Parts: sequence; structure tokens; C-alpha cells
Amino acid sequence: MERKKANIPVTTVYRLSYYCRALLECGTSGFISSQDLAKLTGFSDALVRRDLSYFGRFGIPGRGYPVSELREKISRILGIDRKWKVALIGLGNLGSALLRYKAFEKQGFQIVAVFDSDPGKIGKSRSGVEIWDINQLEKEVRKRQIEMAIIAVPADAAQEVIGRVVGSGIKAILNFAPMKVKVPGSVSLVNIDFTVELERLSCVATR
Amino acid sequence: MERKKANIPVTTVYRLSYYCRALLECGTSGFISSQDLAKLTGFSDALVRRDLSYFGRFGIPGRGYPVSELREKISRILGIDRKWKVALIGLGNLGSALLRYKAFEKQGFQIVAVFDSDPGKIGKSRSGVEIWDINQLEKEVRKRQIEMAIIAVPADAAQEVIGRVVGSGIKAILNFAPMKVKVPGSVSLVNIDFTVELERLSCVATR
DNA sequence: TTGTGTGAATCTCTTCACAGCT
DNA sequence: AGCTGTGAAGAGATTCACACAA
Repeated sequence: MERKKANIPVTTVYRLSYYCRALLECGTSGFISSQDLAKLTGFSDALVRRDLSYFGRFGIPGRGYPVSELREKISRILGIDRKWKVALIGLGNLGSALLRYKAFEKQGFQIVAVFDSDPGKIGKSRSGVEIWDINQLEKEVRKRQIEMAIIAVPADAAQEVIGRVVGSGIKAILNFAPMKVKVPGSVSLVNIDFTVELERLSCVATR
Repeated sequence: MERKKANIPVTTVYRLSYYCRALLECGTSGFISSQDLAKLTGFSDALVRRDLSYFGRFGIPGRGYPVSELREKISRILGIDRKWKVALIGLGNLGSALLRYKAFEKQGFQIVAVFDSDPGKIGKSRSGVEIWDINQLEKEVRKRQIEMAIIAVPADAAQEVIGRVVGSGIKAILNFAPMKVKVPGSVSLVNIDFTVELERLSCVATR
């Protein structure tokens, strides 16, 4: 295990995504300076250098960072230098939209199974993916080696569903349910809460 | 204008949403302590008190915070003590899901017009909301007094669309397009970027 | 006695500024 | 000359701890 990330700001990880995205627009051309990468992403050049320095010394003084190499390094750090098999849980409005959302697949996040509790949906398939009863979760996760779950169920079902997901051995959860769910420390959880973001917007717009 | 918010951490605003949500589960019962509110939300009690203290002295030593009153105060601060008229821009997968998503309406965010560039959609209506040509944006915003926009268009269209939205006089934008867009300082912008969040998850899960 | 509100300490993140590498 | 990598300073956010109000 080469990786040991002690004091890396959470905000750094978040910015890495933007660096990576910006680098995709730089072709494979030779080098890019922290200043240029800063301009492309809207952060400061010092911050770019600091962020990258947490993971090694990728730059060459007087030149900058080698574009392709840096992109690969960041991809590796972000864990997107490979495919992730993902279970989508909840096939309501949002779940259906996420299933059809092509950007996930393009980034290497493949939805390989959908789970729902509606008997009218179970057994069918959508966008080429089979829909399973949530009771089959553990079995399918094992069989298909699913490593990540996207939760798109109503708030009142979220905690129970997440309990099952954790029980199935999945260690990475993206939760869209507007609800503070609890998971063990060994499980990574990222929340996307539309309502909270809307309220944040409404708050800053109200000042 | 009573409001003047100098040094309030951005994170505080975000937590207010969670406090508000937790308070909804407390009925109208008398008082709640910072400790109890902390337990309900997962933050520390000192943080709860600090957060609330930015906006006034709502608590009573020895008792706690009056539940209903606090809920009202926070709603006012968040700007959700009223209705917001919202334009949805982009009626693809995500846009359609957002239009049907009931939680927005329930929180007082009413989608009163949809805009798209697809001639096949323009002029029709969905979920009881009319679909307009994006060229009609300025006119409709004025006519309906729309104050907020939700952007659900592809990344490559986002900056142009947001330019138009800003031009129409809207001062609050929730952007789902995976793209760092620029807006003038007078406009509030909140981004929800699925890909960035997925990568963040993949990163922390990879360590 | 209980629990708020808040200075002071601590911890975390960002910027400054520059030595040193190319 | 140009740009990285990084100590040190600065800014920001959180926790500590306690005076004081009910």
C-alpha cells in the first residue's frame, strides 16, 4: 500500500476533480504551470502547487507539470483510473434520470444492477440493466462484485436501505436521500442533498 | 434591511438547513438544548451555539431554544419563509426528474416555467408547467417574476445559458451542469456536480 | 442546577514569499 | 529567467471552558 493520506484537506480532493477536468482540455501538450492550471480552474496558483505537493513532486521547476503524466497521477489518486461497478438503489424520478445519465458511465462508473421495492418494476430491465428486489442485494453484490451504491430512495427509507447496503459489504455510498444517514467509519459516504443546496442558495441570495 | 452578515462561515449556512430539518421533527414542544440539537444533527453542541449566535440570541440559559421560534428564525435566515418562483432550464433526463421532484415544491420552491431548446418540446407542457423557447426567457422572467433558475443543460451549453439567465435579471442560480461557470459577483451561484462528488467518493474509498 | 453565549485556544486551510532546481 | 515546493504567516473554522442568566 503506497497510499497514506494523513493531513490532506477535504477541499483538496474536491479540487483535484477540477484539475483533472481542466487537464483533459490541455491535450497531451508538454507542460502546464500552476499559474495556468489556476487560471483554468479559478483557484490560486499557490493552492494548485500545495494541493499537488500532498501527493508527491510532480512538477519540474522552470517548466511546470507534464500534462499527461499529471492527469494520470490525479486519476490514480482519485481512484478513477479504473472501472467501478455500481448499484443504483431506488428507481423513482431521480433514480431513472441517473440511470440514463451518460456522464457516469463515461467516467468509469458503471451501473450494473438496479434495486427497487416496487413489484411492478422488479424483474424487468431499464436501459439494459436488470431491476432486482432489494432483498437480492447481498447476493447480487457478491455475484457481480459491486463496490459502490447510489441511493435514490425517499428520505424515510434511506436509513434502512443504507443499513442493508452496508451489510452487503459495499464500502462506498453516494446518497441522494435528503437525510443525515449514519454509516460505520469503515464506509465512505458522500451526500448530495438538493434541498440543502437550494436553501443555501436561497440564503445567500437573500442577504 | 436588518441583515448584515459579515463573518459567517459558509459552513454555518449549510448546517442551518440541517438544524431546521431536525426542528421539524420536534413538533412545537417547548424547548430544545444545543446538546439535543447537536445529537439530532451530528454536529457538536458548541458548534450549534456558535452558529446560532451569529444571528442573535435565541436561547434562554437553563432552558434551551424555543423550538417553534427557532424554526421560524432559521427559516427567515435561510430565506425559506416565503415562496420562490423558479425557472427550470433544460428538460433532459435530469431536468424532467427535477420537475417531478416533489420536495422542491414542498420547500416553497415552485417551478413556474421550463425552458428548452428542443422544438419538439417547446409549446407543450409537463407536470402542468409550460415549456418555452429559451429565447423567451427574459420576457417570461419579467412577466412571472421569476427569481431563481435551476440549470440542467449539458456542460457545453451551460456557460451560454447562464449568461442569458444572468441577463434576464435572475440573481440566484442552482447549476447542475458539470462545469465551472462564471457569474458576476451580484449573482449567487451554487453548483451541484455529480461527477465531482462521485470522484470524491471514489477517492476516499480508495485510500 | 442547567444550559447559553463567547473570549481564548486550537486546529485547519490558504496565501505569502522565497530558496533552490532546471 | 521561470517555476516548483515549502516553511512561515495569515485567515478561517471549531472546540474548550467558564462567567453568567434563568
